[in-house]
Amino acid sequence: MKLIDNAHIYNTQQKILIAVDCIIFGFVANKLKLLLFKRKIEPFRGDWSLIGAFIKNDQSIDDGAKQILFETTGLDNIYLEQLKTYGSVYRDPAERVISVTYYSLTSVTEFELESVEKYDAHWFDLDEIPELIFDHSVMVQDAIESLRQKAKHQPIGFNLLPEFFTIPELQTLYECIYQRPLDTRNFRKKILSFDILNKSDKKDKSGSKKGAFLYSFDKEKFETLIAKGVNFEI
Amino acid sequence: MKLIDNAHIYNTQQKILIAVDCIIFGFVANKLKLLLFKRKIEPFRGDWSLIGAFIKNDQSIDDGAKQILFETTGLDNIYLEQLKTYGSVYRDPAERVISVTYYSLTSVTEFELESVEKYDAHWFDLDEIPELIFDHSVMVQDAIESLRQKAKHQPIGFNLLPEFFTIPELQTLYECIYQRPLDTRNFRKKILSFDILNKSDKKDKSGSKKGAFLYSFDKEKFETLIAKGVNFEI
DNA sequence: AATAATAAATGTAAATTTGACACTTATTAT
DNA sequence: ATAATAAGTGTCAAATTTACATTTATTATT
Repeated sequence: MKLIDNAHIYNTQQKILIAVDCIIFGFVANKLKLLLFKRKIEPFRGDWSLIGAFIKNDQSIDDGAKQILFETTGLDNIYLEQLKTYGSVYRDPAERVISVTYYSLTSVTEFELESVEKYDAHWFDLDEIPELIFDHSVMVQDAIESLRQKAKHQPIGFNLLPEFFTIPELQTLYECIYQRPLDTRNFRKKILSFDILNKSDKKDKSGSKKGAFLYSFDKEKFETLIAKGVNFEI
Repeated sequence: MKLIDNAHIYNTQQKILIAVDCIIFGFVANKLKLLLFKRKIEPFRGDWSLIGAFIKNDQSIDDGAKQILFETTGLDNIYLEQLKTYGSVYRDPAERVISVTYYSLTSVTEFELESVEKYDAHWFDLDEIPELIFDHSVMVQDAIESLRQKAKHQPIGFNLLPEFFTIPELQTLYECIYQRPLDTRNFRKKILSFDILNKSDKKDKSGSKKGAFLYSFDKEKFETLIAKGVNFEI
């Protein structure tokens, strides 16, 4: 057993660039989608990639992720969580770049679905993701896997829906995430049994003549539930 | 919505150092422990800290973590997993350092428990962790939380035990991780129901006169179980 | 050789949760 | 008035989880 002495390294390390890359999931037209961009700089200008940027000198990596997300989507106060850091030596052939990925979950309106096209961005279905630059395809696959795992035990799904949503919408979202159909009665029974949703007296009639009641997620109720030690699992 | 142009940043970023820090968990004398080191370099020489190092120019961060772990514990082929990256601007007051944490799980023999002392290292009980440098205390708390979460659904616990272990040992480990007692009969029933352990014909008689049969974890059986879609949860 | 001591190993029944399954209801358009 | 549409609802069987106490194998002691 030998303890290395860091001192000689402290001042001899090469310049390494730190980037953040955001994996932006959205739920549009009852489908899970991923937002990708046409790269604007060399190398690989014009290829599809995640949106990312180098972090600034006076900026934490969390803040860097927030900023790039705000600048590309206009969205503030969005769900954002660090995922994993990628640090192979030659992942960017030009320079040594270490990339910290974040994923963000957002609800997307039809308007936003179209407006991104003007900025060389596009929402892709999860099963139609094109080839991406560098190791971005790996990042995306890791993120999808992580989303599927987390959705089971954390209430992250609600970030993909607007403030008010219907139970059938919520069910469709979980069916997209898990890629399997769920029973209507059992799903409704389970989600309502947690008592973490507030039912409004309004209905969304876009999907049927009868209309479905709108609900909202109650974060405080959720947190007291967790504090009680209840195992949240959908 | 505005897309930033990275080009001007590509060559103006300051020098940022990349470190890896390892959160080393061990299971000794039926207790969960954490391995900490007396820091050998300024700033904060002599204070307790995680073991870490800057990564080298030609080394991936994964390899950097492996190397520092090997050099400090002599252990190769040890369970190591990336946890989270810490990137506040002033987390190291001396320079801008971004740290990628890894946690490693290892089984510790009594011999190793004592021998580390010679190297200014010490195994601490999880509830007796001293104040640590920089943001290492936060890292440790995050790692403990992560360990508790992962243990529920991934077979990481076996990394904290030697190749052959008894069911009572395994139960004690899970009791340490979850910090609550488990029922002997139910625990045994559940763990054996997965059929991922191989029973040997040897007994460990150190804990009782009767002796407890030794088992080993069968990774292949575990993987076929997961492939079948079974929900592994302890 | 019998006995005491110790922790390992085992089974069952009640309670809870999950999973499968089909009809009624509210509303709009014809 | 009727047809059409998706929302909303209940029950029963099966599986899982939980709570709980005794027997067993072995060693040390007398």
